[in-house]
Amino acid sequence: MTVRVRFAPSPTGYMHVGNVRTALFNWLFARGQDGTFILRIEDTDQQRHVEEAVAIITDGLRWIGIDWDEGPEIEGPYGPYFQSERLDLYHEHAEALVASSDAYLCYCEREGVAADSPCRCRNRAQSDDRLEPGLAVRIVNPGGRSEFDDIVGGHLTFDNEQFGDYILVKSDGTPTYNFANVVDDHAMDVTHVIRGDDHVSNTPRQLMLYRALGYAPPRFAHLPQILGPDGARLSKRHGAASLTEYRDQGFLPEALMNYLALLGWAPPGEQEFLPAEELIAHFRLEDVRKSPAQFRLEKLTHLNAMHMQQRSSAERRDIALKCLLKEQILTPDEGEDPRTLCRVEEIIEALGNRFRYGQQIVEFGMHFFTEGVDIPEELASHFADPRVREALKMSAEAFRKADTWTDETIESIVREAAKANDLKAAPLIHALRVALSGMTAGPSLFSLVRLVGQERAHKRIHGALDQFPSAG
RNA sequence: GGCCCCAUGGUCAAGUGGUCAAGACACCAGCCUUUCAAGCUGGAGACCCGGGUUCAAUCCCCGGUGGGGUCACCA
Repeated sequence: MTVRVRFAPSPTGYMHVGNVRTALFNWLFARGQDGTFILRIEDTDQQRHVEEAVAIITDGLRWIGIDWDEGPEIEGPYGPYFQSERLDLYHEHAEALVASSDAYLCYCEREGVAADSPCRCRNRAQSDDRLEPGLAVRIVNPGGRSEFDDIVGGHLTFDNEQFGDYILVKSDGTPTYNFANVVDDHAMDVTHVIRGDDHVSNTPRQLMLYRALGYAPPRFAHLPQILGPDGARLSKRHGAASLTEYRDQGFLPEALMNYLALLGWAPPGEQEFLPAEELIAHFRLEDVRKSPAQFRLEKLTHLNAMHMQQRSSAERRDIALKCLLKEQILTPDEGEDPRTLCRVEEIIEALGNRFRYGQQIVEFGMHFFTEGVDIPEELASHFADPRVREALKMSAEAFRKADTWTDETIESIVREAAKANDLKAAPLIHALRVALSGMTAGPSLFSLVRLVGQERAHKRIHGALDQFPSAG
């Protein structure tokens, strides 16, 4: 039997990275087994069909590089892939269950069931095999125990009693998660249910249903949770729990995929930098850890930097460009201008491996796009030495008059200016860096000068000299 | 609280009834360099606690503690 797995998100309007990780593990498993990866939208509770919320899911998956074999947009032999379009199926199953006395209509007050005493109103049930609008349908809890072998969690057993006669169909006629899930997973021939471990206690409930329906249950694999840096379950509260935020910050999809794969799973060997193909080749569900893992931005950033170096300079330029446009540092028109593209590419090149993710073009390169530059007061000491000041002035003039403008000519100008003032190159270089960029760290000084440009370099040097008049 | 699960450095994470208990990120130091990164070299840092089983437990068993999940007509 060929492997069929599904990722079944509900369209909430955003993609939590924990869900992305779940999708990823499903996908890695399916691809590694030559199986089928299904995308199914669980929108039974949705008042309206939220087109946009579905797009957030499909766009997100596509962006990170997860493709689906069946589901929205491409459809497939087991459709439709929206639960809201499968209501008849659930209705049929509910009727069959009622007819076979495995479920019954509930006449209780809607909120009348205390949490600590599972509802048992079946004595009031009627042996009616028709569903009635306005009445919920409950399962007849068979009691006993449910047990199963979870691929990651091992052998698990539960006392069924604790789940009561839980609801299968709400009084508005829509199915609950546990019901729709079982019906669909069976109808879609799903062989492995891989989901977050917040679903473990739903599994025994679903097992009762499989039994009542006479269906063979799939294998289950419950993935451990992803925690935030503070050890609590990753949530919006942690700032960046949404896929879109990473994309907007200029992180690379392959890096995020790589990192997410490392949360709860480790490849054999010592290499952690892995492209999708490698991930697929090595991934095994039985190697997934049971304990939750903390999401750490530093490691994602590190992996991102490594993946970034695999990208061409044009690609890196485009990533930077996107952030510059988003921050409105460049106008859309400028973003189209070939000269701008060329310039951004040069800046990225000068930044080298300092450019670890998109947004860093703003952190490190903002000043390349402004006329002037702000220099923090605490950097005044760089301009205290009169010899440095003199060398700065000489450099400024030479920069303005230079006939050729390359790193080499700039370097010789700087070194000569230092020498002429009986200085080592270092203090002049530091002062120049501060004067031109307002920062003490950055790319090669000579590239920095080149990219700032002849006129602007001259102007900024004098600006700095004016801002920090000699002490006397 | 009931039920379920988890527990190796700060974090991710290998691993074994007998090993100096891998590796990665982060951290510290040195080298390199015009700075910061990167790179190279070196360093610090861990088997939650208590009982058992055993010649021997990080590893097996029990208990405790701590953490997480779940107890809906949400998914």
